[in-house]
Amino acid sequence: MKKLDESLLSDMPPFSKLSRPQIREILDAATPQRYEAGVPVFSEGAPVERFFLLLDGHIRVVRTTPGGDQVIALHIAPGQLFGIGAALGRTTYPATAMTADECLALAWPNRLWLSFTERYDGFATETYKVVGERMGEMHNRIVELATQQVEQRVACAILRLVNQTGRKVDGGIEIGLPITRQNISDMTGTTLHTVSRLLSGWERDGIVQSERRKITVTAPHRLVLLSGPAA
Amino acid sequence: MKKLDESLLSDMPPFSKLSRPQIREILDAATPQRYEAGVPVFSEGAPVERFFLLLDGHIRVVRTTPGGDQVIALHIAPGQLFGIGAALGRTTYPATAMTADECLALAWPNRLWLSFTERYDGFATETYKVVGERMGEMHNRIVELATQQVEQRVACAILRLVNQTGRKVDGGIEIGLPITRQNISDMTGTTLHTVSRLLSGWERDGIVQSERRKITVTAPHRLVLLSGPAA
DNA sequence: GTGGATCGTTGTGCTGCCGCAACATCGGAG
DNA sequence: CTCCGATGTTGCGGCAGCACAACGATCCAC
Repeated sequence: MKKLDESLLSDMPPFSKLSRPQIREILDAATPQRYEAGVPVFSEGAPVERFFLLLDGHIRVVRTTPGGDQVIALHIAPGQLFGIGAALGRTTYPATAMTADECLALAWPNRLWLSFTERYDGFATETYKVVGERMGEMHNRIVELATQQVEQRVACAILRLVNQTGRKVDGGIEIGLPITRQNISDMTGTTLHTVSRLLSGWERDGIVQSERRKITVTAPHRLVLLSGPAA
Repeated sequence: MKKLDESLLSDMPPFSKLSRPQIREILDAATPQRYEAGVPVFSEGAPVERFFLLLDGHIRVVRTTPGGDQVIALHIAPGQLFGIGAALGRTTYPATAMTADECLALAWPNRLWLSFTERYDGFATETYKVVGERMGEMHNRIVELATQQVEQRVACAILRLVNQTGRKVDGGIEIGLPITRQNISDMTGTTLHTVSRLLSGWERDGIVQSERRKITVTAPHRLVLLSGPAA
């Protein structure tokens, strides 16, 4: 296995305050993992044994209801820790982490969590900051689901994806991971039919441009308008 | 000001592993506060300056949308820490904390957070556990809002209140804080009209019994049935 | 007691969104 | 090349729940 380079981690928030030798130690303790698209990294209810850092690719955090409905709680972008149930005293994962595309991640056994937080100053603070941000994001989703119409929710979801994974291409900004209408409906609590209709409409209006499993936003500002109150 | 007794804290999770002298120190650093019903303890967007422990009463964590809609994210019961933005690296409160009834709380300035976590073993772990639980609860709410019908959501909300604040009285279990139809609609993302209709129906069916600002569940098992899938 | 604010109930009409259904298109496996 | 599963589109009917509206009940301040 080829050695991982320290520069991999030095730009990432949880590690940015650490010295090179410290990063070296952390890297040496990690197990690199490759996952193909559409496979679970860990599953809801499974015992929490490891925590992860996503190096490349995108992860969907998914929950499945007894009734079989799927809800996508959030997306993980490269550079973020995930599966950090250990930090919150959990013994089982609260949700399933599914790869959206091909992913590369580092994994550490849970027992290292404690020593990381003790040994590396700033590590705990930085990761709890991430937890705080994710909580804020979930909070936003709740407000969104509780108060907004479907059209606004879908617009919000797409804007969020654009912000998190957007790539500038000519003619607009493209969402950086493969995404289906079904996926979007799972994010917004609606049906793929309604999403399809909305996107068709927006495409007619020149706001988005979409192909199979790909969406490009051509007029972000107009999408922002749609995401707000109907007024 | 009369001295607070150590037994106040000794049963509460974040402090349960501490010795009496340690609890004494913590208590001596605290400012006790009394709030009447319906007032904000802190407001969304305000700078995070203190964190709190609720001794008595109930707190609603509320978010208000630009459009004026209110959403109640969660309730805080006695014995729980709240306003712990400091632990998550936040500089402003993400939501407003509103008293639901008369409340008694202890407050500490933010700068003590760090020394608490350093000095008192188990304090950080226990509080992050609470964070984890709250996150799980929010996650549940998202799934609920995204997949369930209004009737099921309202049933869920009431069951949650019963679990968190329920008091056994003859004829059923009473929700331990004053609550209006409007409050429930703010928790479930619906209108007070719909909640009123549902409760009227349930009262006819003998599932609940309600007065002004008070709800008593007389047949919890039937409510559980309603909260599940329509099947 | 009186007035006003808060809280609750109930009826009516409308509509946004879902459920169902049928079909088009794409891409990979063999 | 063919078949099949995954994905996307579109039409249509129905209904859950919202908006609007009007009224009743309860509590508090003065």
